[in-house]
Amino acid sequence: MRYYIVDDDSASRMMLKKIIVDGELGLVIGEAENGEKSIAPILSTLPDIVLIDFLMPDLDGIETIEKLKSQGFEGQFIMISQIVNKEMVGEAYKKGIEFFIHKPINKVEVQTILQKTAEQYRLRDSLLTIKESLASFTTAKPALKKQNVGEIVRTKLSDMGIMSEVGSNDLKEIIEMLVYKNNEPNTFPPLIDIYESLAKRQNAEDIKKEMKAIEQRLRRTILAAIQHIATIGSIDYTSREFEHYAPRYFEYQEIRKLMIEVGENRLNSSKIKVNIKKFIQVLYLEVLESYKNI
Amino acid sequence: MRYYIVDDDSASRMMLKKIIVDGELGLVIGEAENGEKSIAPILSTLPDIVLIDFLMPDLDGIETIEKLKSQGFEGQFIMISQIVNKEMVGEAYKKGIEFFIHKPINKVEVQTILQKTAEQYRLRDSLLTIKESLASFTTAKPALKKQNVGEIVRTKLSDMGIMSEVGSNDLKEIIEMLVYKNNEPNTFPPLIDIYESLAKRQNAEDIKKEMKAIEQRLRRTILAAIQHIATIGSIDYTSREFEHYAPRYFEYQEIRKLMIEVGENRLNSSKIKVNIKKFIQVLYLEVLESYKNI
DNA sequence: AGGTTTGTAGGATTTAGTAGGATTTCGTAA
DNA sequence: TTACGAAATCCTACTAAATCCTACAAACCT
Repeated sequence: MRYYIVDDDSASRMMLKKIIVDGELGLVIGEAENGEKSIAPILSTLPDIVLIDFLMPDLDGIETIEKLKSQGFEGQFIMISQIVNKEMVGEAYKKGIEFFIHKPINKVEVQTILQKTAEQYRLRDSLLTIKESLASFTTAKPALKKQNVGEIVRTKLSDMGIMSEVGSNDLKEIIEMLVYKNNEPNTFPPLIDIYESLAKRQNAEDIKKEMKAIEQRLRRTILAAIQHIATIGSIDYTSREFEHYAPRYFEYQEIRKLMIEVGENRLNSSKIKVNIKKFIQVLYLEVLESYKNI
Repeated sequence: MRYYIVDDDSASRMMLKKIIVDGELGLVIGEAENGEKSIAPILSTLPDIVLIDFLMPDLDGIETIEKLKSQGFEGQFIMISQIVNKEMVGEAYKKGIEFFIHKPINKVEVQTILQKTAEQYRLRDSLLTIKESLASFTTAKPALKKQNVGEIVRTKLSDMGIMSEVGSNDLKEIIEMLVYKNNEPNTFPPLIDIYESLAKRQNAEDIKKEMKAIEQRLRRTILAAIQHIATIGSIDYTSREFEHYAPRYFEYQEIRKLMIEVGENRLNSSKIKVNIKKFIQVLYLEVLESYKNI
């Protein structure tokens, strides 16, 4: 389970985190000190469960939940607060929270409730999977496991052996931005615009410098992918990865050139052309395709 | 659902009853004003869910639950009380109650929680049925066992044939540290920082020396992994281990170089590049992926 | 003792960011 | 169709920091 904590009291956040880690209940993938600051990261990381305080400056718990739901967030909420007014507890339940825990925090209580919520989540998920595979059994269409955009991208990058390259995270974020924000899937914005919005999203101080850095990271990452795919091809050009990625993502001449060089054991001799645009565009289209089919 | 209510306050009993009837949540099959008087009827009518007050004369809520469980009653308990002392809430959860609801009673809250409990009950039941019907034709059941981070790492390291290397323990500890402490899963700290925190964690006397030692242990361990995977590959490059680990964890060119050498039976001739960073980063991301599904 | 593994130390190489420039692309006009 | 120019895209080169490597010493087996 992946948790996100929203609470203006840092001591509470610490305690909750400790309870989750100690109880091996899952991962805390982020935290924020008020509703306003939590919106963007929650929408981009999509935690399974959000632990949220009721009383917070700027945006209170209920408003935050409303906002997240209106943006399509489907995770579960557990509210943790010291409210005594029972009307508000009722309100919170009406908004669809899973449970309301009263402060002060009690370790056993929180652990039990989180375990229960997680169990419920898994139970529902299992039943859903069964239901879907039964449905696809009748329509003869293979059932796909649901994934978010980040996961789809990561799978592909991992196939290309560049999961750990610095630029991989840039690629992931770029595709996320494109999938979530690009209204017309048939158009593709210029790379400069993409670099610029990514730089802004990363809160870079000097946007221009960051754009340059992004470009170089991407170039080097994609170059690594080319070399990797070419090496795969020189061992076994019938492999799934080679057949899929080599012709789609890269300039085929470049791959061929590299394969010949690899075969003759002379490395990094000639220069290779890196087509960043083609790579990102293909990646985007493929991700979009499999995302839509979910 | 069949409910039984135990509460010394008749007004509370009335309200709960009304909530259950109004919300069409099920049937109230009996009630009692204290623990003592409830034991016999509960054991004879076996309700699915018992709503029980904490503070009651004669026999309090927790004692009643203990007594019923010791007599073999397997229904679920929901405690409803106006207790403020959080220790007692913890105690109640330890005794195995499903939920603790704070008085005064709020209609929406009680309804939501009863619905949830009922849903959980039905979900478990459905899954149990499915599992049993599946068991009739699957002999060996895979038993999706809950794993902790250490176990996931160990599985992968043993796939790569380096379980007994000295550096394996370092690897395990590094991944544990990263999974539990890294707040932003998208970023990856520099290796130097990782070495440093690991050295500190191991209470080394001379941190700098220990960092150097860690680095060498890791290098040698990963080199062993490369050689192991290359050997597998030179025998059968379609094997599961080779296909998975070779392209993701290592520089594929290096694997290729080694495979050719192994094939020609000339050993340890050329030097192999060891990419520690890539290895750890991929290991971390993969562990994270499988851990969050817990 | 003889061989193997582990630790130590310093140096070599690679990588990521930065900046400027070269090349390619694409619409438009000749 | 060809030529042109601006914009977009791609490439090279440099530096500091991170990462990787070699080689020898020490410790640990048998």
